[in-house]
Amino acid sequence: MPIVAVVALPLDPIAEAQHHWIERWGAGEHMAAATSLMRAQQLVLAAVEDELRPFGLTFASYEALMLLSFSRRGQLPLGKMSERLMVHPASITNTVDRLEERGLVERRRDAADGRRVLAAITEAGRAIAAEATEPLNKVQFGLGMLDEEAAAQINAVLRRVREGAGDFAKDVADPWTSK
Amino acid sequence: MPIVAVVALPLDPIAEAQHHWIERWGAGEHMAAATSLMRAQQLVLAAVEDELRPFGLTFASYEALMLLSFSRRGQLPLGKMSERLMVHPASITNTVDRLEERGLVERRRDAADGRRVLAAITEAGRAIAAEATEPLNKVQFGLGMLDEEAAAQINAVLRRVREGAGDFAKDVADPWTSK
DNA sequence: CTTATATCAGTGCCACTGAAATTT
DNA sequence: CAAATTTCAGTGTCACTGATATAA
Repeated sequence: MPIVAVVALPLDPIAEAQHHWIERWGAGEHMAAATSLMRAQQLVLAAVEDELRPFGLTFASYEALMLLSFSRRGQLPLGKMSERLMVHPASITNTVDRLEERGLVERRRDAADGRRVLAAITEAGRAIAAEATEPLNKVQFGLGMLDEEAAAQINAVLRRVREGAGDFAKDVADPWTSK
Repeated sequence: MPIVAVVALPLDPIAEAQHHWIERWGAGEHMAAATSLMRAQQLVLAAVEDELRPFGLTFASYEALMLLSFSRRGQLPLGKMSERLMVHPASITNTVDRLEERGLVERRRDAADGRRVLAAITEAGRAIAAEATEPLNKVQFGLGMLDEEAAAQINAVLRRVREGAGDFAKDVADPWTSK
């Protein structure tokens, strides 16, 4: 049993911070978890956007395209997209602007409610969404270092976080399929 | 046992997306984990920044202050800060600019290596860092819905993610204490 | 001279605020 | 009339690129 192993352990900045926290405030698990979340998100986002860049998509625009492609009619009011993607209404306008310029979605007026504007995915939009998904599945969305069980574990524990922070739909209508 | 419970279950957009994924591509656990990571990070960041706003701090500037306050001499070269916080060198310049304007850090030239600029935390900086940490600990960094065990579980599984993506220090020197 | 470090100027994406326009 | 939906203009933070200045 070589003692070298102890010295050769790679240094974890978050574990270091956690030690300081425990010394000063007696607890550090939640701080470490929050910081880990920030860091891991940054790494995964970078990996995902590396794959999306060749398609001229950001993660935000990719998410918008996938949301539309999964919707029953391939179209949703901008307000619904704003809710589901948890982005500011002004941001959705901007995202749809750029997708529309490239012909990946088109705006339609909602016949049932003239205040609403629908974003509808085009054939070109469906094509690029399908194409871009391939490399993402291949690199497992930047989580290739995890087996299915570990990924499922992340889902389970983060579901509690999202639930506790009100990420779930409050209405009964299916957001992914309703018009 | 009311059957209403089944209908009343709040809808999880990510679980919905996972179903679509499995239908189309046969797997969806990693996609769901990556998406959960994005969403949970967004929620936790918002909760943390709500607490920091009264102090005029963003999470980025708070992290920079804490990094300096934990360092042995209370000062670090900007390049080291850039590495440890995983932010672009130009961004660290910007962050230190704003902290310096408020008198929370000050720039010093490194006597040992004139190319380097040290950011040193001031007494005012230490004071505001300590003050701002109080409400963060109180709301448990936005993770108050989790017990210690769940927080530790997040740390454990996300450590694998960060490790796999190269988040750990490659050198042997202690980043939190070295000058 | 080459390399390393930090800064600066400029671009782009995104979040947000407040106001306006349109429709219900 | 009030409320809902979207858009627009403007601000601020941040990430990145490319160029520059300074020092090792």
